[in-house]
Amino acid sequence: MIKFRSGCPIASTLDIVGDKWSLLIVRTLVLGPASYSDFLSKAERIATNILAERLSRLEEAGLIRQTQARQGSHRGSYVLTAKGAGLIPALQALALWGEEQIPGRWKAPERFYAARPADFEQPEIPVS
Amino acid sequence: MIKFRSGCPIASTLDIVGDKWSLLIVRTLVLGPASYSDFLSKAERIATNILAERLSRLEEAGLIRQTQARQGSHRGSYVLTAKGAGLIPALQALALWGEEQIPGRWKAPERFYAARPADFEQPEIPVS
DNA sequence: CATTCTAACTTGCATTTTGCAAGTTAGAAT
DNA sequence: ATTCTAACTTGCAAAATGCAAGTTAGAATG
Repeated sequence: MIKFRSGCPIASTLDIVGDKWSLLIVRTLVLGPASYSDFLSKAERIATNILAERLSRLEEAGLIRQTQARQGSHRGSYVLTAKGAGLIPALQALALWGEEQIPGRWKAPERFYAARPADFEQPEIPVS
Repeated sequence: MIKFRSGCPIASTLDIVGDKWSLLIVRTLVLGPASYSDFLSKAERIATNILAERLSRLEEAGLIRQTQARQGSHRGSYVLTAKGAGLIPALQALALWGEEQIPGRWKAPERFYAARPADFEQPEIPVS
């Protein structure tokens, strides 16, 4: 159970994803599904214990989920839920600030800025 | 000197303001100047040592500055610089997510969503 | 001008979070 | 049946955060 510092929507959002790693996990998933080892191979070098703990917390918070591993591969990949995808505009704003204000940063790929929360909506299951 | 985890603009932005408190300090300043004790009286109850350290780091990073205390009041208030104000869109996106996705949050005041980075540009000093 | 008051910090130490290295497990490949 | 590897878990060290109390410098009071 998350303890909120106040009723402020910003403070509360940060109480969910405001640790050192959660938003970077979400960032990776904006560009598509990723496995445990995909996250480990990112440039920021997250530790394995932290990654495992963050993945389970983000799953519990409903921001990410695991896809069914079809026909026995090791395990499923992680993907964003609609709730997690709701953070895309915030990530895009943070990326823009970093590119503009911090010298020498990479430019985020066009696909990242083109991503929209609506791209991650669950497909409706057609009625009959 | 800040150590960046990677060249990623999001990761790097979080290396500057991604701790537990910095973005809440910036949030407060979006609505206007604030003194040390103004920050202390906010609902989230930041500890005094943390506040002092964050204010000096944010000042050093160029995101906030102290206004000149005219004719001896205790000390000047803190205000956002243009660089700090560049984070306003990210804060607005985080606030919106919190209001939409977390039950029972406060609604941020209209003035908060109306704020624009351009409102915090330094006035030009006219040439002669 | 001496004393009191208070905003703005600083210090010391406890607690929590993060990081590192090594170990474990379960299914896949040989 | 054995080996391999992705996906974790565990134990401990280091860093960040939190708490309570103390300090300081200018402002107000008498």
